[in-house]
Amino acid sequence: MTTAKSDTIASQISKTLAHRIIAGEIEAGAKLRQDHIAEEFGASHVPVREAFRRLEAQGLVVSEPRRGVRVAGFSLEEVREVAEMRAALEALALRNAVPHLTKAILDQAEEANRAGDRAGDVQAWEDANRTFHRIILTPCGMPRLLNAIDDLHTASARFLFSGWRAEWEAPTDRDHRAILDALRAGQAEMAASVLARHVQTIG
Amino acid sequence: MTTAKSDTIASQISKTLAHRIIAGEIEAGAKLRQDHIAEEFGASHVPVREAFRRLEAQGLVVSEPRRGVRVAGFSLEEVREVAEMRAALEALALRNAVPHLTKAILDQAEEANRAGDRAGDVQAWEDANRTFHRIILTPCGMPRLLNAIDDLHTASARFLFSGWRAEWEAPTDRDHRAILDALRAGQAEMAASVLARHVQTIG
DNA sequence: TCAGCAAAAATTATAGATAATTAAAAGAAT
DNA sequence: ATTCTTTTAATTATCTATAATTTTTGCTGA
Repeated sequence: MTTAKSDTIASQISKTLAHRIIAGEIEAGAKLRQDHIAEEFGASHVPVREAFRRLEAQGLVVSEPRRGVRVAGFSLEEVREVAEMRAALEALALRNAVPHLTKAILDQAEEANRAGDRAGDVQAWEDANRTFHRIILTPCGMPRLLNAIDDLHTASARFLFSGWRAEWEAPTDRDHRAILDALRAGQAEMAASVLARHVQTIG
Repeated sequence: MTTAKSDTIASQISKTLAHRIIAGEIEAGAKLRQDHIAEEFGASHVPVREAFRRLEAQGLVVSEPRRGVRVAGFSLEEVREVAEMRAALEALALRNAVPHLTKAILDQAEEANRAGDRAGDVQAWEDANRTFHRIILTPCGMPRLLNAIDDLHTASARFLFSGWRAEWEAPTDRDHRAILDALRAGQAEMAASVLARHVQTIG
């Protein structure tokens, strides 16, 4: 994963930290010290602070005014909250995407779905899963909504990785198939409600 | 409006700028120069940059890597998008709040509603309006959801102020009343769907 | 032994200075 | 005149240094 070198340092740092938090490399509640991180990245702490603000916006860390930043916790409560938000917003996005869905797009989605079935580890499965959702939702053309969904998806992923790590095997995803079938049949509402339920079952 | 002096400078700046953007004092698309703003606040540009990151998260400005920050535009499209997101999320919040709603809370909400009817200008009405929504939604106990709603509400307010400024008079808010009635009658779903429709009619 | 206070260390937040990038302006060539 | 280049100015992003705050440590006294 080569980080685009045109990015600012702040953005590189925020991406790397986000990845670590999602992957569970830094445990929930752990303090993040700006100087230590700055040193690790060979940077000063100014871009680190900016990275913190972004992570805060994504809900991956919480920041208290002069007391530093720590990795956001995720209790069952919080995971459920994220799942419910995702369900509501993804259903909304899908309803708005439906008029713009073409056969080509649905075929792409199906391919992503197959990639998920073939996946050998959690990471690969999650990538395929996210791709699937993105493909069918992006055509809604609502950037703010898509951003919000993306952040929620990230939070979900965190949970996903924490849970199974070791004993994992690819679950053939019936829900995805059902959503595709409904979309192909032009049953938008059906697709949206399956999607909503599907997202919630994660929590 | 005395800004709490315990806040960091960055947070004070972000609040002030947010207020200006919402009030329409800075027009959509206008560039925000960090040095100029820093000078105005008698601060260095470091906290200004952090403020920018927060405003970015709220969707009030958009930032391009080395090309600065500008006030986010809000076309009809974008306003509609915000309205739909609010509808989805506020309905969700209300459904989760219902089990925790007490008569005392509903009375508070009614009072906020009356304050809105009495309001003499847009600002006062908007304050009351926001209070009303907050009172009935906060009991859901989902902090992330409430944050997201708050940001969306802010974006809506921006639209509100831009539109009417001059010719404005307090609309007695039937929807709010209908929501309260439904809640008092224990009809949660009814309340949620009225709320959703209510929020969307803004767009 | 433990609570409470004082000093020291660590950490956050901000300032001031520098490097790197982009936007603007001026001039040259068609 | 208009487009393209070159130079200049403005602006963003970063670094180093300093001030302010919080946390930790170590001591004192009950």
